[in-house]
Formats: sequence, structure tokens, C-alpha cells
Amino acid sequence: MEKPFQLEVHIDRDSTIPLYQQIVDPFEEAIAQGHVSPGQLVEDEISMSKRLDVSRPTLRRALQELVNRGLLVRRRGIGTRVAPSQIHRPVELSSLNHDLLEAGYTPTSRVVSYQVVQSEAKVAEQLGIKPGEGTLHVVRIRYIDDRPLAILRNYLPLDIAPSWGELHEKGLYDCFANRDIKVASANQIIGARPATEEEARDLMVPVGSPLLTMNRVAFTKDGRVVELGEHVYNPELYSFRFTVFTN
Amino acid sequence: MEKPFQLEVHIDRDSTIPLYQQIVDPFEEAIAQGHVSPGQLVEDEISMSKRLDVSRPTLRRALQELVNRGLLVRRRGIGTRVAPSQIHRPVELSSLNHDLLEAGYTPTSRVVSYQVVQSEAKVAEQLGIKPGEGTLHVVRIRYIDDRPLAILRNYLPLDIAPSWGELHEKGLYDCFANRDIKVASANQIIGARPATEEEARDLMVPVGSPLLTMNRVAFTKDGRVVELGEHVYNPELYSFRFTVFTN
DNA sequence: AAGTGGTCTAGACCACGTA
DNA sequence: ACGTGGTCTAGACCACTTG
Repeated sequence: MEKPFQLEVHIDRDSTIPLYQQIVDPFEEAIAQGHVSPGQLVEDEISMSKRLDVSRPTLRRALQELVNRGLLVRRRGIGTRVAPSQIHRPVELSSLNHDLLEAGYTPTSRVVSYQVVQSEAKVAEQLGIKPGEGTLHVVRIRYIDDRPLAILRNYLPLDIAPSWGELHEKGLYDCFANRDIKVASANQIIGARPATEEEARDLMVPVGSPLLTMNRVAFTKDGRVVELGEHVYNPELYSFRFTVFTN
Repeated sequence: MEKPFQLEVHIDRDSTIPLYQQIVDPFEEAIAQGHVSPGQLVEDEISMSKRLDVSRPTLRRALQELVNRGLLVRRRGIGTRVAPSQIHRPVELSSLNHDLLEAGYTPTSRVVSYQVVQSEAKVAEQLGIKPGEGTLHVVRIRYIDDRPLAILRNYLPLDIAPSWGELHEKGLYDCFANRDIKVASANQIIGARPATEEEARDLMVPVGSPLLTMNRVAFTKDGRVVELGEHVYNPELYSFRFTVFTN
């Protein structure tokens, strides 16, 4: 007999937060905090729905969400278990950026260029505006512990463009949040190429040394383009980590 | 008045395929085939559930799945629309690999090394075996149109290791499929670094030129590690493209 | 046989946006 | 006021695994 994990949570039926969300969030937190061990059996959905006094479909919706995020594994006839730790605790590896952040260093950004330019054909097409129309071109350099980490080049629609001062103080996405703009999805392309002379100077690396590149087009859920990014990273300080799920 | 799109689909209640799946798949196909325009309004869920003779929760489940995949956008009080094309038709850009595939060239692989080795500490830890235990180490070179595209280095558990001949004929994941092994998730790390002498020779690029690297640990849904990959790509021929959704 | 998760139903009420 | 999607319920039946 294995003792199943019972999530301790109080459901507030007067809250505006959906019931399933009131289960998902604490459960995710419990896993993140290590209050449940990876691989541990979880209380079955019938008991849990009775105990928390929600309907089975509602509880199932919560559990399904956690399965989608890779935190739970369910097997018919067997039960529900917390996913093995490796899956939701991505490998620690060599990214100085990550190490420095863990060590408490804070990243800083410097705006090195901020100007409205006529959009070239390619940029205009991706932004969904006419070629030649104005767009804000911003170049920032990101540092961590005073070491240059990346050059961030962005094209932004003028009507949602953050001010210079705003950008200097906060990240781009914080500026968006202040305008109630939520990025819902983004197309990304990751590649590599040699550093140009200017990039080498800005990042303090040899000319021609490898750079990690990321091009991004970000959308709101309505499909509006809000950001076009062309970023280059020093690969000795930065790498991309993520978990993919197959369907 | 805008005419909403009505999905033409026959629901087979005797099929073993779930009803919602019988809606998801054709809908996805209809969007991929361009039978619906991006941004086009979709029939509301009440009408659609009546028309297809399924319950509203069942239809909602299908639509929600399509929303999760970024194919539909729903707004309360407004309706459901096909997502803008940019979101589900990722940018065409400079990847010779992609171009060559489109042009009909077929990729080939050559197994350059196939041997059982004692696992080093790091490899053993990631594979979930004891250090020194045996593991199959495979090195392949992938070509496209006779140009070397990538060096694929893999460590595999011995009990699911494909034979040399098998690997030569098919891809690694095809070999897994033959053993009824389904990869459910993978942790990936993408970075860049200079080519070593050996890599430069294999990929026919200058020593020290930029390479795109991808390290992957692949899991079954039970959390079992089935593959450990250390791949390097010629960045002039290959890049990673994907869409991310924020929650 | 018993217990698990997977699918499906018919209906209710609510929140939001438009008119 | 109306129509849209969002949430929730109580219960049914099925498929799979284990004892």
C-alpha cells in the first residue's frame, strides 16, 4: 500500500478565480516546493473531487491542465503520479547567465539606439505595415555582472512604442504590460553565425567568433504583431533551454 | 453579416476514436488545406454542437484543443475565429535544409561509429544508470544533397538499442517506433560554439567556425530516458524554428 | 470483481461585448 | 436585450489494470 498525496487546498466559491484554477495553482506550487516527491502517487480523482467538494469534471479539468504542463502522469487503471523530476526540473548545465542569476547578480540593459526609421520591405511585411512607414528601431545591450551578454535589436509599431525613459528602466515586456498588451505567442528562429566587427566590439568577443542568434515575431492573441526581434547572444554566457512535448 | 465557416465532417459514433478527436483532426486539416481563411469567423459552438449532434461540452473540448494549438482564437461575447496565418504558418526564412527539402532533395544518414562504451559519470546520471555501465554510443552524419548538415551523437540504453543495420536504414525515432517506444517529452538546450578540428572535417567547414549545438534528453511519458543526444549543425544549412505560446 | 482514468451527456448559470 | 464563450454540475457508461 502506497500512501497517495492529498493536496491541501481551500476552495473559495465566492472568488472570481475559476475553481479548476484554484486547484491547478496550489498543486503546481506544491510540486515546485517539493511538498510532493516526483513519482509519488496522487489521490484518485473521485476521492479528491468529493474531498474538495467540486464535481468530477471540474477536478478533471484541473488535473488535465497539470498533465498538459508535464507535471502529472496519468494511466488508466493505474492512477495519477507526479512526473519524474527530470522532466519538470530541466538539466542544470553550462549557462553563465543562469549561474549568475542564481548567484544573485542582476541583469542590466543599456539602450544604445532609439530611433524612428522607415521600414524596409522585409520588416514592413512582418510587422504588417506598408514599406516605408515609420517604425521604432531600438537596440539594447544586456549585461550581467557588467559583462555584455547580448545585443537586442527590436522593431516596434509606433502606436505601442515605449518611451526612451521607460525602456531604460524596464524590460520591453514590462512596457507592454503597462499598455495592457499581452504577448500570446511568438514565432522564433534560433541559429548561429560569426560575429561582425561591431558585434564583436559590443560583446567583447573576437571578430568571427560564434554568436547565437534568435529572431522572433511576437503576437497578441488577436494576431497583431507587437514586436520584431533580432537578437544575438554570446554563446559562452547564454543558451536556450526548454522542454518539448509531443502529441 | 459575415458568413461563419461550417466544418463538414461526419461523426462516426461506432468508431473507437473519441468524438472530440473526430472533430479536431478534420478541422486542423481544413485549416492546413486552406479551406478556411485565417481570421475567418467560425460557426458558434451551440449551433455546431446541434448540427454535428454532439453535446456542447464535447464540442467545446474539440475547440479548446484547437485553441491550445494556436489554430483558433475565441473571445467571449464575440465568437471564434481562425487564427491569423502568421501564427500557424511560421516565417519562411533562410534554412538551406528547408529549401532543399522543399525542392525534393532527400536527407541521408551515415553511421560513422557504433559501439558499446562504459558510461561516464555525466552520461550515466542523465541516462539513469550506474557509472561504468554499458551504453550504446552512436555517431551519425546527416547529409542533404550530399552536403554534410549535422553530426548526431547519441547515447542509448542497451535494452532498447537499435541494431546497426536498423539505424542505417531508418531514423532513430523510427527504430523506437518499431519497439513501441513513444517519446513524450524532451529537455533541449540550444547553443553555439566553434567547430573542433574533427567536426570541421566532417562538416566541411573551417576550424573554429560557428556551429549550432543541441543537447537533448528524451523521455517516455513514464519518465524513462530513452535517448541522450549531442548534436552539432552547420548553421548555414540549419536553424531551429518553433512557435511558443505564453500562458 | 474492484478500482482507476477516459469519454460523453443535458442542462444550468455567469461574464462579456454588441446593439 | 441578446448572443457569444466560460464555468460548473450530477451522473452515466466504457476501457484498462490489478488482485
